Amino acid sequence: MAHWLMKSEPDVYGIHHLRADGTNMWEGCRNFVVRNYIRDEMKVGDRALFYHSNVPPIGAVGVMEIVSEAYPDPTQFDPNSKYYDATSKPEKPKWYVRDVRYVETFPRVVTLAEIKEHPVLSVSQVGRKGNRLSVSRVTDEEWAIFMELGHRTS
DNA sequence: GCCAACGTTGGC
DNA sequence: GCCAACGTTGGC
Repeated sequence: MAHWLMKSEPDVYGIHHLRADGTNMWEGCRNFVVRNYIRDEMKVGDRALFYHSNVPPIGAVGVMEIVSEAYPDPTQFDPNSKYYDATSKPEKPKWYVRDVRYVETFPRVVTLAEIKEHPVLSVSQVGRKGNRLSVSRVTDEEWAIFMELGHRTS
């Protein structure tokens, strides 16, 4: 089973929204690397860190699970959506989504500052300087560290 | 609000 | 196919 980290701005869609919704579509990816992760590489049952970007405290705040196969992102065909893409045609969609299910909110945030200081997490995909991908890979080793830090109670 | 990083677009 | 210009992301 692979692991992922998925970014969202908490005032747009935060983990509290997913907790309330239970399951939701992860919409709006408009980057080809991320599209390929979502469409081709994720598997049902994979788990992902929910990461809050832009608004402090920035960092990994909880866990969700991938619960659907990839399907075309409906917002790309909706002229009223901010994610509308006039260059994408229904017979050949450019952008895909997965449904995700809420699993848990960490007792504490694993902050970006902590990620950058950590010998292992600092060289992870999300920890590297200049990484702007909204979805990134998390190795098994990194995942275990995130779980430990997110549940630390000392 | 600024700016570094980097993806995308479009001229050639 | 190259690359400059531009737009976006996201940390600070």
